[in-house]
Order: sequence, then C-alpha cells, then structure tokens
Amino acid sequence: MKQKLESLLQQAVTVLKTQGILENDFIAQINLERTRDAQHGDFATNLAMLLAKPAKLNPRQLAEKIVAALPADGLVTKVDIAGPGFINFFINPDSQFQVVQQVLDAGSEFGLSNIGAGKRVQVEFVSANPTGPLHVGHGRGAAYGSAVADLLAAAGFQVEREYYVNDAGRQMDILATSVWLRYLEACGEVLPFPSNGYRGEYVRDISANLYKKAGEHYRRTSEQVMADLPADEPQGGDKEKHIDALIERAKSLLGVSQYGEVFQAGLDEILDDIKDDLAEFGVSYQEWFSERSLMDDHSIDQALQRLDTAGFLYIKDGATWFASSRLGDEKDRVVVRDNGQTTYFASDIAYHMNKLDRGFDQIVNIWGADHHGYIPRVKAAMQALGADESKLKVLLVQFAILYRGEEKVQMSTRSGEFVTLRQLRNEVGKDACRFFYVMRKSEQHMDFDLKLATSRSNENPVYYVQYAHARVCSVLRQLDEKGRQRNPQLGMDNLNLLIEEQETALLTTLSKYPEALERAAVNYEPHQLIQYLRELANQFHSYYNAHQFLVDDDKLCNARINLICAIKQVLVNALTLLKINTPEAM
RNA sequence: GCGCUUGUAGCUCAGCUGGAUAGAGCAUCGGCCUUCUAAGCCGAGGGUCGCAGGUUCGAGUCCUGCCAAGCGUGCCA
Repeated sequence: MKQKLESLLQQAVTVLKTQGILENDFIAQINLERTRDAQHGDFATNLAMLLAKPAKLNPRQLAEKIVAALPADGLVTKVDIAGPGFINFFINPDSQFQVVQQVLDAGSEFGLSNIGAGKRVQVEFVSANPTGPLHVGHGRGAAYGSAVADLLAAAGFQVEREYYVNDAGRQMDILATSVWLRYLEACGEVLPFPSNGYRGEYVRDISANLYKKAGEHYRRTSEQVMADLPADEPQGGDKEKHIDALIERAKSLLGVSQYGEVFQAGLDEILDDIKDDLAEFGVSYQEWFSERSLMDDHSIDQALQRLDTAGFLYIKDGATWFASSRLGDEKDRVVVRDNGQTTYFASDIAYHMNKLDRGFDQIVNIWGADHHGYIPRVKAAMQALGADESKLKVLLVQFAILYRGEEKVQMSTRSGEFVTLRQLRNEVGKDACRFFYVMRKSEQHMDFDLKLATSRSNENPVYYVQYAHARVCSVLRQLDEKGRQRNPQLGMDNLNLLIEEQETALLTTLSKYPEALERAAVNYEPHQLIQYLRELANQFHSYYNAHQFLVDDDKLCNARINLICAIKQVLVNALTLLKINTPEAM
C-alpha cells in the first residue's frame, strides 16, 4: 500500500520534470508517512515543502501541481492539501479490509520481508569472559542481541550469531589459579586466598568437582605455594603483583600439562554453564569462537604481520605499538608487551580480520557501553588491514543500574556479589525478563528495580500483551462451547460490516505490522516492536470491552472472528520472534 | 582536562530519522463485571522537552556553547 503510493508520487515528480518545473537530473526523496490524526487522511507527504526551493515555488502552489500530476488510482479516494503544504491521502475504505485476508493467508510469515536480500550479516553478542556465571548486565546484551539477530533474519538477512570466548589471557589465569587454590583447600591445605582472586561460590563448586574426579593429583603443600611470594594488599603489598606471582607459582609447581588441565576444568565448567543459561533464555548461537584458537593457528601473528607490512607497527620502550592515531584513534596502542605477550587488542585485531575473511557483508558487534572507547581502535585496525570499516557496526548496550527497592546493588564478578541472570530468570520468568530487557532503547541507561521486576505482579507489561492473546483464544473456546462453527469464508465476504471505530483502528494497526517490523530491524531497535505490540494489545482490549464478538448475526460474528484471528496471528508472530510465550489461557 | 552516551509528566520510558494540538505505563482521583477472563476498559488532572543561542516555512529531533549524570581515557580483559 505504501509502496504503491510512493510510486504514484514518483510518477508525479517525473511529470513535473517534463513540465520543466524541476530539473531533469533532480532526485526526489519521497517521504511518506502515516498520519497521526485521522483528519489528515491515512498517509501524508511533505514532498511539496521539500521541493519548494528547487522548484522556486511556494509549497502550497507546488502541492497543487503535484496533485494535478498524480495518476488516478482506485486505492486513493481523496487527496488534500493541508497546513503549510502537506499532501494528505485518503485510502479507499474497502481496501483496508484486505489485510485480514493477507494476515490469515500468510500466517506465521506475515510481516516478513526481503529487504535484507540474503546479505550475510554476523551478529556477535554477550561474549562475556568465561570467568563466572552471566549476571543481569549480560542478560540485557543477550536479550537485545538475540532480538536484533532475529529481527534481521525476519527482514531477509542471512544471520549468523556468534559468541567470542575470551579463553586466553590474564583473567583466565586468575580463574585457573583461583580454582586450584580452592582445590588445595578441599584437599585440606590451609592458605590465604588472594584478594584479587575470584571469590565466588561457583569456584568452590568447580574445585570440589575437580577433587572428586582427580583426587589429590594436583595437590601441593601450602608451604610450596606460599614460599617467597610478594605480599598481598591486606598485608601492605600490591594485589596485582601478588596474584601474578601466584599464577607463576601455579604454573611452575603444576607444570604445563597439569596447569592446563586445571585451567581447562574451570573453563569447561563455566562455559557449559553459560551455554545452558543462554539456551534456557532462548538464545542460540551458530558459533562459539575461541580466542585461544587465534593463537594456536597463528592468526595473531599473521594479523600483526599485515599491519607491519602496511607500515603501522613500530617499537618503543620494548613494546610493539600499532599507530592507530593515524587512523582516528586518540593514541597509539600496544599490541605486543615488553614481556613478549600479545595484548587482548592484538587478539581482537586478528578476530576482526578473521570475520572479514569469512566474507560477511555486515558485521554487528554488541558491546557493553563501557567498551565504547574501544571502537575507534578496532575501526582503525580494520582500515589498516585494508578493509572497509563501514562494514562494522558497533551497538552499545548500557548496563542496567540495579536497585533493590531504594538501595543500589553493587556488582563485581570478582567479589562474588552479583545477581546472576539465572537468578533473575528463576524469579521473574523468561518472558518478563526478555520483554523487560528489550522494552527500552539499548543505549538508554535503565533503572532495574529487582523488587519490582521480581514482584510477579501485573506491573510487568508482558502480561498485558499475552493477555490479549489469551483472550482471543478464550473467545474461540467460547464459540466452540456454544456449539457454533466458524465460517471463515462467510466472514471474509462480510468484512465490510466492520465499521466500528475500534475495528477501523485495528485494521490500520494490523496493516502497519510489516512496516513496524522492518523499521525495528533496520534500526536495530527491538523496542519498536514492543511499542507496536502494546498498541495492538491496547486497541484489542478496548475493542473487547466495547463490543461483543459472538453475536447472533452469523455474518458479523464471522467477520469479527476473522479480525481477531488476524490479531492473534500478529501477536503470535511478534512474540515468537522475541522468544516470548503466547499462553492460550491466563 | 579530553572523548562517548544520556537529560521529555511525580516515577519508568516512547516519540516512526525535521512535520500538523509532545504520547504511553505506573502512581493519584472518578466511573464500568447477572453479558466472550476486571492481569481488562472509559474519563480527569499532571509538561518552560536540562539551560541559552543558531539553522528554516517548521526544532523534543540538526549545529554551537554552557549545566548535570553515567562510562571511558592501562604494556587489564
């Protein structure tokens, strides 16, 4: 319907060109939108106001010429010029009923589009370090990322979802060492736990499992472990130096292979937990990409070599630097430390090179907003590798600020005091979680009151939308209980009986669904779909209260049933896409 | 200090990429269940869109400068 009007306008512009009102090479951007007020018709365009200047006419005069040049079409019953020069279109009322048939014919495919044209897009999201369970901050990234991926898929993109596993680096060594120390405690050794270690209860669980499986295979005495270590922070030392020395001690006492086993035990258990957690949350991935694999297959070396060949590497203070400031970053960045180890950033350069090599048309990274300073250096790296940096789109998710009632909840993985995603899901339920997370724009700071979210009361707006679906189901059950049969064809033949204002509004809203879905997808804004759902549910509830569906008149009854079945279908389509359930009774 | 993000009703947030009289939910107040589920509906009050300029037919939306909050500014990840 919208495309049809746009093409009519485009034809009118062509006519104006032949009349010499517009330059021949002028390219007009058609801007057609839904009107907010029914008095202004169904669609409006500001075309005349935009073209007033190049046409050297005032907007209202130009609008008249455009309207005159507009080809006649059965779809449009009236065209008005209003206000400063808006052109308002009134759609033939008969055509608005078509949407019911369209929805019911298309079923679960109603709303899908092909604007993505099969282009390959990769969406990388969550990618939390496997040093502990996911917390509620990761939950927002998970809900948002999977919604973005699913929206893009609905818009015709070929989507691949990926989780980047940071299974290398210092944080993982700290985890492995923490697991080992708790394991030694389980063996009966008495020794202080480092202030910078991972103190969470889950570390003890991993250690207990390790002890069960391996017995005292990895046991060393506390004297061996603690001999000549630099002091920890509570003893007046430096906690970073202390933990680094402990890591080295673990490696030397255990040897490469045993240390690797302890390390792997921690990694495997945490990663399995994360995978289960996300699966239960309705989030799935095609690929779990290991950072360590980039080292094992020398991708990092290759990436650095390419940067070097391109002339972007230099050595200073014993370290190797990437001259990212030449490509828009605020300063240069170290890629190889003076101790010979590559940095996390070096891994990330190799990782993005790998993504580019896989031939995606578009790469979407979803990061916590605290990583925003990282964007310029990654884009700089892509440019230095000779890639088109506009292929990379970084979307930021603000961390929710947690409150428990009035009190702010502190979050730190290290201290072990955090609310996990699993806890939240258990308390609020998956549906409310997903709805709540995705309800707001991702870059918006959001206050998340756990008391409110876990109160399982009607304040969770997800119930409002689900209730609309349950009510339609209930009506259909009632129909059956009364011993009446649906007659869809009779309903279709009598859709023109749907003349109540609620019915007209609902028909319009149904026809907007494909546009809403498309807009949510191309803008990476799932909250727009939520907005749409709330509007649709609201109009349905109003309709429900204002009119009886199961009326004696068979024609009217079936027409109304067809309408509410179409509503039900759209609710199912959108909620299913968001991985939210559609209960038939509540 | 510099950079990024945010600032809209008492609270939490939308506002369709610059359009017509700025909208929801919660909270407050007043109505609606002998009729398909009241987790619902109808109505009322509530606004200097952080502040000040600018751009134009038109600005919550764009540009500049302030103010405030969050984050970033590691040879951590």
